[in-house]
Amino acid sequence: MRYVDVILPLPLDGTFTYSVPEGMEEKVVAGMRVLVPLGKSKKYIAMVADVHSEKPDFNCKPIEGVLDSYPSLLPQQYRLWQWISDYYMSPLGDVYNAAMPAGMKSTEKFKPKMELYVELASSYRNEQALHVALNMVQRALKQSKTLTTFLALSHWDSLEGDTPREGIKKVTKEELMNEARCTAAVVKALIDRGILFTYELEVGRLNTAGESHLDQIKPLSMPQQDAYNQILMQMLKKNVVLLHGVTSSGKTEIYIHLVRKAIEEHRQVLYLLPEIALTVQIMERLHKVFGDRLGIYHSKYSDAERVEIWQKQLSGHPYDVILGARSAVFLPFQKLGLVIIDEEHETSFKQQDPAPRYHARSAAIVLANMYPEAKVLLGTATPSMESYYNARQGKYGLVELKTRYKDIQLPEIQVVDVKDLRHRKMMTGVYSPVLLAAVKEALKNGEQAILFQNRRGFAPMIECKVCGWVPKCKNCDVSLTLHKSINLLTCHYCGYTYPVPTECPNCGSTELMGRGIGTERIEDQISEIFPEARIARMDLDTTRTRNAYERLISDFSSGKTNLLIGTQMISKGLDFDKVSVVGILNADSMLNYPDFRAYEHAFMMMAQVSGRAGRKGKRGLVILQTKNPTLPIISQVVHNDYDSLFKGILEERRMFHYPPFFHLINVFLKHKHEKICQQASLELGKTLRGWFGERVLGPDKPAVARVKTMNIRKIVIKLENGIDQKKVREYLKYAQQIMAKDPRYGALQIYYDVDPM
DNA sequence: AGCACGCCGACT
DNA sequence: GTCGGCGTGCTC
Repeated sequence: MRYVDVILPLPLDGTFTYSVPEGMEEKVVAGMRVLVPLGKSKKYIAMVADVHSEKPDFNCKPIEGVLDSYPSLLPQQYRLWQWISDYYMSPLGDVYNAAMPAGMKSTEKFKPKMELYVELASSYRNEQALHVALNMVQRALKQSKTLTTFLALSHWDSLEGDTPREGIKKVTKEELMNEARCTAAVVKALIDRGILFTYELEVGRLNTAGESHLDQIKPLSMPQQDAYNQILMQMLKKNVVLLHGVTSSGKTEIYIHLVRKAIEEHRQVLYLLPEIALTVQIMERLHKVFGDRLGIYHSKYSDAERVEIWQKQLSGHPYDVILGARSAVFLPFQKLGLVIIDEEHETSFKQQDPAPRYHARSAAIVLANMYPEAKVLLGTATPSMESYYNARQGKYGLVELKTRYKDIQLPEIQVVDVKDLRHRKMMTGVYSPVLLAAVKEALKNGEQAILFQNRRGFAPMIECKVCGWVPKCKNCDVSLTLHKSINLLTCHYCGYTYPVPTECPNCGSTELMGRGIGTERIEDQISEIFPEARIARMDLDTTRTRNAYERLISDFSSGKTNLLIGTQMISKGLDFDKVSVVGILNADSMLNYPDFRAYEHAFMMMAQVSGRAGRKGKRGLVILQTKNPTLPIISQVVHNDYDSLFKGILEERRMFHYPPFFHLINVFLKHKHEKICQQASLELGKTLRGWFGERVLGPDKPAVARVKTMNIRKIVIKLENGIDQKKVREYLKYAQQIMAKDPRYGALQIYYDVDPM
């Protein structure tokens, strides 16, 4: 008897064993999907991890079917799943769920996309009959025109006599209606007369319209060529190379040359970008060069499209290049040769909430190691502390590119002391005179301006002016955010919405005021100050859909709008060439975080945003508003002095036991009742401290200690480099088992965030 | 995750 | 007396 160990798409660790009925034994191998029953009535599509003959000591059910004729999961992909599950302490079932498009795991059969075609009825497929048909519709003008259009489109009109179907082009109903400028009713009339009929054909969802004319790859400038050569040299010795290139140094062009080289060597490329930087701009640029060898894979693509890309990667004609967001690391690659991780410092490469909480950069490096000679290139203007440290230590290769492309100068950064100006009563709201003057000047000259406001810490709330009451979510421990456009209060954690109260439930006062400055409010104020400006706002609320996001960018690119107000998402990978002024409204909001990465993030954010300013022939201007102009970080931003920032932060990190000298693991405990949660966390903390001593911090209440009516506690573990992390994870799992057995802690959830951001 | 099983409050 | 609330535990 044969058995299969399978992974279920459920948050369960480990595998389940099923027997393989006779007749199916030959058909099933590891990596295939099988249909299995679970419990009384459910069925799941499970992934076969192993096939063997060991009879388990429990009654196992038989599998009900094999869904693949060849594996959907290659051995390298499965090894990546195992690594992620192990390193990030996430159930394998969660990894399966995150990795595969839903369409490959759902019992409803994947529905192929169909298209409706029209065709000439067989009885009219000769010259004489056609004349009869044309006579029939002679007096119906639209039908007559539609029929002749059809004959032209399908090339029936150029054929003589009773011809076979060769040379006939398939025509879709839509195509015909467009071409003949007629409605569906006209086509239907022709069908009803028996002249035409329709049929359905399956079509791919992928954009297969191969570019007929591909753009030539631009030659590299001298500094770019130099960096390119250095990267190749470094890759002879190191598997991972960090490219540290200032903003607008033309890193993308270097990537394109590296991709071309990999393709010439018949190897595939995975090109990862943070979700937010995956704009039409970059997609079009790569598409122009690589045409239909390029596949795009990210969350705004429909699931059906993702299924098709997955299957294409398994086929005999896979894409050579995949451009995608973090989940693209899970795609099957048959012969991966190069991984490019652009904007490698971006923390969004780390998946935050549902498990698996994996970092795509680490996962991609692990993945590359599974293919012979595959290399990884990390690119950024502001390296993460971890990567820069690894490069300095010699673990990664390091290539620096300090010249901006085509001599575009780095912008001039002017620091404005908001505190002083406020004392002298010279501020208009949150805007300094310098900023307003610079924006005015830019608009007057037909140039563009960007105003940047970090959203975090500045959520617009409502507050009672009399008693200070602030509306809070009933499920979560957070104050509610005001969304003026829909006039609702919403909770950013559970999504629950509330009507905006007209009076304070605490004291009855009707003086409820908005507090804090969000982008929405800035938009209001700025449109009053500059009524002539064409303002666009870009933040989470205005970019819900792929189209909205793309429209905002293309409108600003084309000059349809000229003043862009936005959160951090405006800082990512967008190249606008008419922006002469960038205003950073409040640098301090980024620095006042109880987070060890606050300074690093603030620097990166400001450096990236500043990089949007300036264009060929004119130096850009950045107005940086802060209450603390003397802080070292401000001068580091002004001088783009990454090295001194790095040194300063590194010293702190070493002293306070943070990455890159220490690895962090956050342990979270969740329970409905606060008391139980508290008690359990104290006990787990005590157990862990007994093993790991001073490496254990907490438990503490996290910043948001209650989410969706569940109470949360957090324990932080700091592990010095060189410690046996595998052992540590085993101990953690053991402690979790002990807690799970304790009857006092029923329904207690424990989960982890390894290398948290 | 879902779903069955099971043990306590307000109802025909 | 029962219907149904959700808390607990299992699924090969």
